[in-house]
Amino acid sequence: MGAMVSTVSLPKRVSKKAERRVTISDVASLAGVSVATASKALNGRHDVRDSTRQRVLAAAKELAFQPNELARGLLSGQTRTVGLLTSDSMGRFGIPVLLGAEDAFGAGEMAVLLCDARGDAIREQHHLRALLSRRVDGLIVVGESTDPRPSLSGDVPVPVVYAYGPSEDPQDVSFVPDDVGGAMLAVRHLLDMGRRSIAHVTGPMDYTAAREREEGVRLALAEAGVAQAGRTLAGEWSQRWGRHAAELLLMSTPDVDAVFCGNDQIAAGVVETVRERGRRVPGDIAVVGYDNWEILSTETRPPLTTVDMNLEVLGRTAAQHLFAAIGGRATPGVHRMPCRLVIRESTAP
Amino acid sequence: MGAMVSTVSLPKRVSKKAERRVTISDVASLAGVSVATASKALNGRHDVRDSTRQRVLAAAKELAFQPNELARGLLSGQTRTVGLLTSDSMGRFGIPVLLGAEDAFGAGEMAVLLCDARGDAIREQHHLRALLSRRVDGLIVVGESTDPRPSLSGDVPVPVVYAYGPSEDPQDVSFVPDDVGGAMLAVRHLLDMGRRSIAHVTGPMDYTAAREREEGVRLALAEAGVAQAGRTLAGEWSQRWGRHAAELLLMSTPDVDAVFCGNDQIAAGVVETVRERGRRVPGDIAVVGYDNWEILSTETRPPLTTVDMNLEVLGRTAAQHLFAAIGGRATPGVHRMPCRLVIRESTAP
DNA sequence: GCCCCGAACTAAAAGGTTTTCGGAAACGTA
DNA sequence: TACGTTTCCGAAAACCTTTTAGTTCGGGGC
Repeated sequence: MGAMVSTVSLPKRVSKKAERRVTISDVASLAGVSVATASKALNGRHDVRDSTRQRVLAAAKELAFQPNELARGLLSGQTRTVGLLTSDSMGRFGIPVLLGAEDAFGAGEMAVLLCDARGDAIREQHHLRALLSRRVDGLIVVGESTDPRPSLSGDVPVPVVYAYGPSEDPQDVSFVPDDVGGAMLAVRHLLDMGRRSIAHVTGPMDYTAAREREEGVRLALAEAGVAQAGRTLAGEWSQRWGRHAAELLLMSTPDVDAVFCGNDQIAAGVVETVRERGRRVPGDIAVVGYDNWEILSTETRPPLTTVDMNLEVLGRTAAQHLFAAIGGRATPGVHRMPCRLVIRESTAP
Repeated sequence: MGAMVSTVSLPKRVSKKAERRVTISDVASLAGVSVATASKALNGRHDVRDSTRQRVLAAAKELAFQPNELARGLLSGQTRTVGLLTSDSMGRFGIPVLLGAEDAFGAGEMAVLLCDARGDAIREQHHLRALLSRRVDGLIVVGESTDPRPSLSGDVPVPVVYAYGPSEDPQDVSFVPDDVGGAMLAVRHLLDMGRRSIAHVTGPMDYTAAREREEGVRLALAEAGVAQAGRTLAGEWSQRWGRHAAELLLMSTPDVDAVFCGNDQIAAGVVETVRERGRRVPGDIAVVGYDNWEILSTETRPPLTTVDMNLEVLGRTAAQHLFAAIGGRATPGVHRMPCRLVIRESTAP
């Protein structure tokens, strides 16, 4: 198992407080019953006399008994544990999904085993093995972008749900933000505000996210019969690019009165440059971002109207559906979760 | 999904692909040996003939055998799993610590069970019980701030290491950033750049972080025999407060030539206002932030010189020491991890 | 008195692995 | 041949819990 790994040999558990953990048979003998009865008493089975149950419960409490989930899982085949496999170093997008999942599971006594593959397929394989040998009941795979990723389902004997980045296999269960819809929300809002010369600045076009958001722009403009102001400007997902793109835009299309940006960083850059060039936001030019990255969207001046992908809801939903899939009620397909427009001052009338 | 908690009953595991998982006895019978021999062959014990071992290994490979960690853990008392208990919804500071820990453990075949208590003590107890009943080998507790938190060690039969926020009990093992030292780095740097009228704007003084950073300022100025420009301005940890504080500062102390800020958000606000008031950064006023929150520190103009707490290193170190503690080699005390000054344009000469 | 029944409880098995100990075979030595 | 030694392998116990299949006991019906 590789050089670096083998050096880390597991220490022999020499905790100074070497008290043996209390087991159900300790509880049973303290209560003066058999382990079977103790088990039934603790699990609320009804074929145990009430006085006996009280004795067992009291004994368990006195000893601070906690059932060993390992033994329980070994028997039942369920560990009440799911693996969460992420590829993007838990960056910007992984976190809310994780939180949502943790939230959904935490309520139901599930635990989350976290693995970060850092975008390395070998590491992913490695983590996958570790998770499976720990007998997780299911897996959530969080993509690093909304681009589809290879399916895992062939190799894996437990249900898998993909969040944020869908699986390439449409038979799998995937949850992704509806970026087309999100962009449409943004553009329709700009149209509602009376803007008619709407430009689009976004990230690299090899991102599914960029392409889908552009598609949303196209659709929303088409349904209103309005032409896009200039061509879509595709660059990087950075504030720097936002600044640069704004320069280009102000030169090529001086009469622009709104810019829809592919993310909040770009939007922040656009706002900055627009203001430096003497145009007011939103007075002369309205700006909409994407992601609702609060540190940017609320702290810029003016605060940004932006599209929120509801990632925490997405994560929670994915977790709930994983739960359903574990129960045999899988819901195959790529589910597009609606986005939400957060209106702030950058698009005020 | 209904009334949240109680509706979530564990489904009976009805996975359609109901193939029984392959066990070591499958491997043994395929190889024509006993399970004992198979186990020894797989674990590299030396009392098994080489030809036999080859047969077993081949069988294991053919069946894609993966040992059941539950059974193994039940027997050995070790699960190769640690719990990571965080209180701050994995916010700004939890993530890098988590990453560092995951990194350190991942290499050694350890898995991380993640729990987020959302700052709720009851939820924390709940998660703690869940982790212990899963028989984690140890625990990392990530604080939501550098303020000390109540010790867990009394209630818990496994080693605990505290990261970012230390335990109140000095006998516990804690790793915290050396904020005094970090602030000193920043102020010394400003002095080196020739600044002599240095102000300090920071967050609420009921934060240990704010107090320690201020202490660092005091020490660094004292060792150079320079007086602080005005009193420390304590407000919130926000960009908004940074802007407001900068206004106050420019009024009360017009000759200020440097501002050390308690975090990057404040620094971003200060920079913004300083520039709007017609002073140049760094020409007239140098600004230093804290945290090295990249989205802010690299994207502001000019990019911010800032103190990086090396949280990922801190997390990794904490994990390594937890590992040591599991092996009985604990290192009690509050360990202060050095910070690092990241020099960017906001303090250029 | 006999049988059946239900209530309350227990012994034992099962789950998958590792480890200990004993057994068997092969071989060398007296 | 008898005995000791080495090498290899297997049976069984152990880990902890839940579940199944009894077992015991008392009472009710005949």
